[in-house]
Amino acid sequence: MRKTTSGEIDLIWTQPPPPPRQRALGRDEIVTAAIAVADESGLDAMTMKAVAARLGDYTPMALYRYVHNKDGLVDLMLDAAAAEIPLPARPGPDWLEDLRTLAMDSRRMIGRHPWFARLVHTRPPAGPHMMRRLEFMLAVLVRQGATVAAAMTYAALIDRHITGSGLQEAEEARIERRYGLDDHAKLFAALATLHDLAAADGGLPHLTGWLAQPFGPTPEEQFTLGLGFLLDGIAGRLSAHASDGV
Amino acid sequence: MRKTTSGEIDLIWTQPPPPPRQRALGRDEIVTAAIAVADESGLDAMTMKAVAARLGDYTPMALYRYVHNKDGLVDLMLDAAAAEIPLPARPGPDWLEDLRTLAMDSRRMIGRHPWFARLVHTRPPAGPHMMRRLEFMLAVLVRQGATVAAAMTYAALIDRHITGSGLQEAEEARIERRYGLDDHAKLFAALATLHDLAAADGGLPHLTGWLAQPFGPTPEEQFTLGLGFLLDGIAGRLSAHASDGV
DNA sequence: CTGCAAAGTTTACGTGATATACAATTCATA
DNA sequence: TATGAATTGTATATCACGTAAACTTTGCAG
Repeated sequence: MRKTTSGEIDLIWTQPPPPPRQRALGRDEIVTAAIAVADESGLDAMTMKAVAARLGDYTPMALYRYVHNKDGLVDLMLDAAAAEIPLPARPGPDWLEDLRTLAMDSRRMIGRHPWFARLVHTRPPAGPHMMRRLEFMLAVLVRQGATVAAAMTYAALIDRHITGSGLQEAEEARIERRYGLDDHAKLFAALATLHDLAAADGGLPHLTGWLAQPFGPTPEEQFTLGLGFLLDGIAGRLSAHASDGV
Repeated sequence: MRKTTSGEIDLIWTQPPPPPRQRALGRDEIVTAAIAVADESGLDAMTMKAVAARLGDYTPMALYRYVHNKDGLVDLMLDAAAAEIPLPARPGPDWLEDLRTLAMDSRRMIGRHPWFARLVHTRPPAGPHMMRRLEFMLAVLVRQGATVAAAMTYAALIDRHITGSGLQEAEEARIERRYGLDDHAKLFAALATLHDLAAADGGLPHLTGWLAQPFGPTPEEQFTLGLGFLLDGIAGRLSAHASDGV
């Protein structure tokens, strides 16, 4: 950055020799840094300044030569995240297993990058890795007899479930973080507040009861359950059509 | 507002008598105005300034006496929107119909207030109307034999589907708006760009094919389909448990 | 009337994105 | 190896937001 805070005296001797900035910045480095910042500190902390700082001694403006604007950077982040989802080269023998595995892997990626779920709905899925992933789902479904249009619908349903889960879990994590990650006590207090609110209403017996003992299936179990419902439904449709054709 | 742009001379005579601001602002008026702004111009346009302006001749700071801060205003907006969803006093005879109707009504509300889906995941559902709506779903499900914990899970699955649909449709609408709402030509061009991108990859036959003829079920049909899958799955679970008990 | 509480406004500050102009560095080439 | 052009990064400035603090205006109660 080497910015001289106006007013300070900046003798050469007070500064160690600047590290020889050998090969320049690049898109990949910037995207990686942005992802790291967003992972660690949340989307709101991912400012151009924070990303630049993470890359070393840079000003925010240094990034603009490589990424047009922040929106472009976000596009790149999304596709980089999508690239982390392992993708078989071709559909395997068990199509349900293909879809289930893809869904679980996608979910894991979102677990690593919670911001993904919040950003993916703000732009078309035009990145190459996003497209390849969608193509895989389409291929799997079409091979089972779905039209491409139907396959798009089914894929959208599954993805909706994945990102919806991600959003919800990210929210819970953020709330936990905000009310003090140090201690379960704070979190408990927040739940108690909700409980009292519900109890005060008087007409919310079930909700109040649950808030008093807020336990149930783990998020992963909930996810798997919902995924199963959707896959069952899709399978039903496909077999119905298949027998139609016979 | 009556702000004097610094430098201008502001003789009383140059200004018409200010409209006699009789009964003050209030939370409800502010929330209504905020919702109107967000509905018409999108979430990003919903700034404190825009809301104040919509209410008449006010400065942004005028709102702060009533809503603490913008986040509080958002909380109020969410619950006001939730209040628009009609809610039967008690579960009816057909529990599936109850859930389906609630889901469709919720979906319609989100259609009117697309920002809802984007905001609802950023905070706990602590508003009274949100809570009452959730309580209704729980009541319906518990009455069918679900535990409260299971009912929470099922309700979350349904809501995820509702807001997920809302997000996706809002995105499509926003894209259409951004690339010129005037004309189908612009939208078509955007799709053509996507199509070319996909075609350029070479390995995306299904996606490319669909982009060449991007038709399929309407969003509403997609929604109903997915909702059906989920309700079928839930019904299956409930009846399985019921027969367990026998 | 008078004086105080409530309602609104002014001003100011911090942060963020980003346009524009500039400086420094690197590299190719003569 | 010298030199000028291209590349890379910085400085500076602007604009929009949210919001704190202090101030002014308004309207009603005594």
